[in-house]
Amino acid sequence: MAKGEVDHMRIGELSERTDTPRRLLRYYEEQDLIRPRRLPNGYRDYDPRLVDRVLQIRGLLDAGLPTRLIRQILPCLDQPRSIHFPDATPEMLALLEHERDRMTQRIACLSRNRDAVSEYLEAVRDGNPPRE
Amino acid sequence: MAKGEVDHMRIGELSERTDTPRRLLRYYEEQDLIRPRRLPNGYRDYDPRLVDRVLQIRGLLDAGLPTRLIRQILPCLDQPRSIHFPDATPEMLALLEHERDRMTQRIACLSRNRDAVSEYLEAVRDGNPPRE
DNA sequence: TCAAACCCTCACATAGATGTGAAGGTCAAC
DNA sequence: GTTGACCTTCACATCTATGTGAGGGTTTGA
Repeated sequence: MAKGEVDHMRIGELSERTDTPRRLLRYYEEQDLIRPRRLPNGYRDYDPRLVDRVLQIRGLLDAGLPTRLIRQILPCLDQPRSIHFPDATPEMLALLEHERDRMTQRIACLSRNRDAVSEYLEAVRDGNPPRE
Repeated sequence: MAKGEVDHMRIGELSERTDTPRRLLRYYEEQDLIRPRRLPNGYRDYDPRLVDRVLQIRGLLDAGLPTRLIRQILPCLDQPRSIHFPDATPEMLALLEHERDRMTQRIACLSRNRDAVSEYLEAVRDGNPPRE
């Protein structure tokens, strides 16, 4: 515990903290979703902020977004947003708008279906009371 | 055009109406998501209500649900809901509740990220006005 | 009767996310 | 110094949703 660069972690700890197999952490790196540093011995060295980032990646993957798109939208999520738009080409912006709209569609579809499931469950609870 | 069973369609028409490859319509049948009748010559014969069903299936697949789960929740979506809960075992209900919760999580995750993308786009629009 | 446009089944291929394990280097503790 | 728990890369396997096409039957209309 010195003053400067404390608090980093290796792959095992990140894996535990995010409940994500090491294999996938390496895969996300290969897909350019995260860019860990390397220690002098070659071990990956993760900034603790990557915990949230990995959870976000997993959530998006779970929601059906492919890594290619996640790669595009991740820069939108960086904390000091003002710093990070170096080269926002019109094509990139159009792509982001399109993806935002598709996300809205997914949300609508999921909401509709989730509500239908909820209604179904309520109907069963009401019209089909447990026999105990 | 007789009196009784009009309005059915073969795979080509359903494919066009739902913008879904024939291959996938057969796949959804194989996965037991839809059950078309068969004409005497062996051709599949689809009820027009399957148009909506197929669109729903595609939406859910696109939202990251595997066919196995879609198969579970589809019965919840049938129109005369009161008719269709023949054997709602407690295990099935628990599974449905669990999946409903996971859908809620997905919705939350997607919403968060979509909002972040929106904010990013607005920030770019404001702080980075187009040079024309 | 022939062609075009449908339909069928079967089967192999692909792409993306993930599982699994081999072969081997590093490091801390005993 | 040896062991055990880490880490590395590489590579092959798996599962799911898809693409693609071969080989062949049916229906309709010229």
